[in-house]
Amino acid sequence: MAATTPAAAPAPERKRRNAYHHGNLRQALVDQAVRTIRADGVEALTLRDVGAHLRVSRTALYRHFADKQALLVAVATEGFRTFRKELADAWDGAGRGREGFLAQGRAYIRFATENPSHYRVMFGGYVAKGDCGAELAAESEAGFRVLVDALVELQHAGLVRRDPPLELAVFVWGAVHGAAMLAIGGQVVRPDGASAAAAAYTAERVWDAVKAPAR
Amino acid sequence: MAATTPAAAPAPERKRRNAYHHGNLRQALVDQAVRTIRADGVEALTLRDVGAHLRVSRTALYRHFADKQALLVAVATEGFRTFRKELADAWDGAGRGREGFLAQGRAYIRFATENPSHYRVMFGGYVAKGDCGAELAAESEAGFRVLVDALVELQHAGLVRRDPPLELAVFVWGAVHGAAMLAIGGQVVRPDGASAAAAAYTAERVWDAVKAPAR
DNA sequence: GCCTTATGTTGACGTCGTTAACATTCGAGA
DNA sequence: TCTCGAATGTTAACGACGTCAACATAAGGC
Repeated sequence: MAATTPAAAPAPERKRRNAYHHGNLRQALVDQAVRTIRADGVEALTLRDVGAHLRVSRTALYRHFADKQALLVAVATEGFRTFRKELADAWDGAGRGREGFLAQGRAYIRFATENPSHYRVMFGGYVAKGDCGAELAAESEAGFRVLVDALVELQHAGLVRRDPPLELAVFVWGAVHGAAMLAIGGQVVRPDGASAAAAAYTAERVWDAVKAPAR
Repeated sequence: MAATTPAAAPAPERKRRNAYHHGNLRQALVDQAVRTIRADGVEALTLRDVGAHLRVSRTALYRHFADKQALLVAVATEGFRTFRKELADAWDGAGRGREGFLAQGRAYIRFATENPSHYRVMFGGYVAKGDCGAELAAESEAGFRVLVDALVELQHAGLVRRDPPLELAVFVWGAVHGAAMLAIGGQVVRPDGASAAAAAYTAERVWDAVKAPAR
């Protein structure tokens, strides 16, 4: 199942209290934005369209978000939440060793290929650096920390070279991030179903890059 | 010197034949677009603004480009041209061995950090996959080929593992691409001047990932 | 029950990319 | 050299977009 699918697409106004007040418009706006982004990409996201799908005026959004940018930040934040969960699950579920590391890498690329537009909102520079808000920064940071912690643990087990963990983590992140971007960017054409194998290959190469050198 | 700086920014209408016809508007449009993108980013690029800077009406552009997208494609194509040249120079200039490979990796990341907005136009998904036109596809392909050829040569020298070169090249490209994106995306904060060292570190890790395993 | 506040709507503005209709200049062929 | 089609540039306008100001309606504590 795709990672960031909002819960109830077909019946978004279930909890509407009456014809005027919506009840939980903020979350509904984020969900609808995610839906549109999934279907047609970020550049197709329109505040007017979001409003129309929710049977709400085009400016109702401004009671919950400062501007369009803020809506995108919320989308990215939600993406980072499920993203981090999938990484942590892969790491824990595969034994927190070499296999866990490989599983985490595959999970990363799988998330990106299954949620390409969403991934692009998170990493494509649509949300500016500085003004992104504390919540997104925290959530993004937490995802990165999953990787750093895993590397430190692998270092302690003697499996990964003893470079500064942050430097190591930035490299690993960059490597899978780049593979993910290429995979979803159309830059690399791949037969259907081959993306999982490519992800596995990437993870193995990254492992070779960071594993402790033979003594 | 920055890679993609157009030649004559201060005197763009040198060759203007008269007040009406410009003479070489197409190239001037691309140059001005590059200038704006460098200064303020892609999202700040406006056809009206491009025209104004060139003392030309806002729709003159449509005699040379189908739409804004086509202008961006031209920008990306020009970027790919100098990009490939820098990669090839680095590879040739450093001995076409392990050192050449590392130099190529550093040159890649240097190009991105020195031309961040331009790099984003090339790889950030602003130019769609299918409709990009044959010229951009060829230029992008040529850049990739520099890397593939280098890897094949290194394989023949016994320095790089004998995996399928394309698979290998996609991994390498993705790894440096990801490092470049993180470096220019503000996702990773770095003290000034540390980016060169980080690029060198990335290149070394990638080398460890692809070098021939010890027998 | 009233009144403050939160929430949603309507109307409007300025900017954007794009198109259509028109103007000017270039250059090849007589 | 003159002419006329083709290339190139301009003006006016349109619809879509994000956003703001003014107004309408509902919710909930006193």
